[in-house]
Amino acid sequence: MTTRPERREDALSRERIVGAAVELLDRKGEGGLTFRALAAHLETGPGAIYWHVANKNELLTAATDAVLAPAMTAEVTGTPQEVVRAVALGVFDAIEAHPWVGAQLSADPTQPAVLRIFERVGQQVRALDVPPSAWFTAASAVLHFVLGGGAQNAALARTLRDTTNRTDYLEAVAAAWADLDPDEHPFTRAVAAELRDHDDRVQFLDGVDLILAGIAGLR
Amino acid sequence: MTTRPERREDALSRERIVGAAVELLDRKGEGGLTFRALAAHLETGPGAIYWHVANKNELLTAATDAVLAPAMTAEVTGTPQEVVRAVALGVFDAIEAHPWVGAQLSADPTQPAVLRIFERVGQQVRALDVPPSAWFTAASAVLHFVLGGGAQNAALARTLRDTTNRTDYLEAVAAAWADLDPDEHPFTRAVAAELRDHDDRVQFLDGVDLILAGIAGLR
DNA sequence: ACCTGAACACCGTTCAAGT
DNA sequence: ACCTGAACACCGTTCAAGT
Repeated sequence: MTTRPERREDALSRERIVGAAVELLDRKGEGGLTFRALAAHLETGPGAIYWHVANKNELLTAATDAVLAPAMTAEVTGTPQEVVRAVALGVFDAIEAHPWVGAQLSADPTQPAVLRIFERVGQQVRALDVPPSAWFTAASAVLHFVLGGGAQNAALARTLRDTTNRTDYLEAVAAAWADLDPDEHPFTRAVAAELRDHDDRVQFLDGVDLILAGIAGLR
Repeated sequence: MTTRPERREDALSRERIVGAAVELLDRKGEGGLTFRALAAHLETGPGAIYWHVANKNELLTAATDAVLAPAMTAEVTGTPQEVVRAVALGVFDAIEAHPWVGAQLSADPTQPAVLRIFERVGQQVRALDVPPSAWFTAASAVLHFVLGGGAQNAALARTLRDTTNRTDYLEAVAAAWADLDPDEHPFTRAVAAELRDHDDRVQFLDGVDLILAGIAGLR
């Protein structure tokens, strides 16, 4: 029997690198992830990272999956509708906690994190007695809504993080909307007041329900 | 009466800069828009651009609106459902013609191009006899789906542009899906065959119809 | 008022050289 | 096998100086 060499505590590894990347992204935003900053944080040179990770894109993809995987593998029980709501909310919350995930999920439809969401949603679509010919469309519709809504919310969250007062900012946007040309933007004007005190989370879930209602009609 | 100074044909202006930016983005992709490349194209120094445009972000926002505005101001007649479909398709086609628009629309919910889409969709929601309390949710749902689906499609289009053969690439992804672990990804596996010969455009419109069906249920 | 272009403070990525 | 860090080829943005 051979003894394995003692692994240094602080040895570099893909996991440690990805973990540090997530930390950096969370603390400093998308602009904060730099091979130099990452290397400094891990106490190496920038070149060392390239031994474990091909490039920045791969690093971002891995960081996104690391952040999303827990929510997408959690066991949820309930009706298919309830599970879809839970999955959607899991994505929403992950994006709210890590705003950089919002843009990243929209950047590549073939990345593992997107596949996880698609799969979870698709399984529920199948459980809803949707005819097989509509499976793809139904699952894609939910996916697109979740990623689109998540990205919009993340962008807003990023702006809000830089703003001292959240209510003040939403107030300002609502005021701008209310000030729009009635001939050009009648709807947005009419809806401006609702922006002031709307709950993103509730509205997001209402949107999910809307699509679920549409899917129910496919039976 | 004073004579205005003769305006030089090649004088710099916001419009010329934005036009050149669109051209550069279309020809070279998101990475191709550089203040240096833009300046070279306009036969000036990079600093000159900053007299007309605050920064790169503002330039991207303006370029996005320039590309989307025509489709969003076009007159469309028909039922509210038909108009929503036309608007959604207008966004889809704009993104397909200018893939960089996909990511840009998801980057900032307050940008003018997004407001245009929201307004057009909202007006139709109102025409559909949706109760006022659901206006915001219904319009947002369509918006999120359109932006989410558009971004996904743009990302795919970007990958496909770098690939020699479109069918080969989709074939490869479909094969990868079909090879997934049946225990982890049963749905994606089951649906892999459909990816091979699905029509993005048709599927996108089917998704719009799904949401419209959900909205109809709000009455 | 508008343009010029050098300069500043950064980037991602590579690669010879080390251990 | 894995790490180091200097070097390459870039960026966005600023700003004194020009017209």
